Amino acid sequence: MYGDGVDTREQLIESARELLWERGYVGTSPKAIQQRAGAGQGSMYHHFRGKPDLALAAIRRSADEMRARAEAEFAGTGTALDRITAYLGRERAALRGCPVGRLTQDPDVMADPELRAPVEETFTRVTEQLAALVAEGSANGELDPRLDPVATATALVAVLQGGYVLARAAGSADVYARAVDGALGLLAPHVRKEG
Amino acid sequence: MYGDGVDTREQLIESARELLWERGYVGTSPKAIQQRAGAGQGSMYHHFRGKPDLALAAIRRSADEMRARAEAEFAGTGTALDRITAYLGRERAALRGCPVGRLTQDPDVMADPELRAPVEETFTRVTEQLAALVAEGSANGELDPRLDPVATATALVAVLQGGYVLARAAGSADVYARAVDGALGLLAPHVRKEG
DNA sequence: GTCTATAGAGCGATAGAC
DNA sequence: GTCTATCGCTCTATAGAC
Repeated sequence: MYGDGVDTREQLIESARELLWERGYVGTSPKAIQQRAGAGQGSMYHHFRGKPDLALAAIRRSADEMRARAEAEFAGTGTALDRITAYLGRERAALRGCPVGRLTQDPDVMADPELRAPVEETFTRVTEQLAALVAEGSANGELDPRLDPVATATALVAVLQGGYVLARAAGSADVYARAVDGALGLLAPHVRKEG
Repeated sequence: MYGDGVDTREQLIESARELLWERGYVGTSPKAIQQRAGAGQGSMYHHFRGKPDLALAAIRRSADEMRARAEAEFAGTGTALDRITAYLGRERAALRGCPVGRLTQDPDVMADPELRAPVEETFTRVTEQLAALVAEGSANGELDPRLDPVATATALVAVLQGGYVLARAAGSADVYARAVDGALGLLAPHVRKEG
């Protein structure tokens, strides 16, 4: 009685997320979202005030998802370095890019404070929490104590975001993996890689 | 006799470069380019076959410019580490993002092999040359010899590209500077920063 | 070489029937 | 809640005068 099983509103948000990821805000039309969702014009404008309103719901969900996943890894088991390594080394769809970082290149998203807020907050928090882990690793002797935790964490998050860029430029996910390897090599040169 | 002083074709390319940088390919219309260039519809379609053709000229120029600048810095004076540091630390318009890396997020650019080629080649060559500098620094004792040159160079280029992303997300160029600082700290922990 | 006029398609949104 | 019809606008491109 609550919802029809397959909720139309839900389908619209998920379709918007996919298209925002693939084509960005400017490249995504309401019509394209409706078609992917299997919904009509009327449905979309019943559930949402317009394109920005639907995009906001989609962006918030993607941002929340990204943050939650990072936080789970940061709070996992193992030493600080273990958890940093797990976060950096997690498998990602390199050629698709980051669904949140991508929005940073969308002029209309950045121009709208409401659309932009989830993006800003996500990266701020992930960086902060990673910095705390770097500080922990420095304190317990796993990492070089001369490292600045915040600057180091910022660089590490940047490697991931830049890794997506380079992978897409090269048309190869290998480049993303190489960037991560390079970052891990810089962070923990004393840890030998297998192979 | 060759050209009218202010060349219309030239104005169109430069206007396209600016708009591609600010709004991307999908977000840039031929009309907008014409208006910024102070040229009419007819002029643009006289000098170029259409939007993709003009974009190709603009993308090639931006890519060449980026490569030339990096190569000049790589070939500069000082030790390998000096030149790496100069390249990483060069002042960049962090909030504007990278005019070449940006194109990586444009589905229509990535889908067209001709438009995409200059982007791919630029990052490939910059990374290769930076890797050679890392190898040189490892060999002469400036850098940890355990570093993998290619992976390290990839990570460093990724820090720059990701730094743009994080700076735009935060709305602050400081974040870009922080990412670069973090990368330099990882690369050369023995070098103390002033401050 | 540049202009204006025009075209067909898609954009984002609204109206009103059901 | 969802549908179809319609709106005014912009998109990218072509035609043809000057």
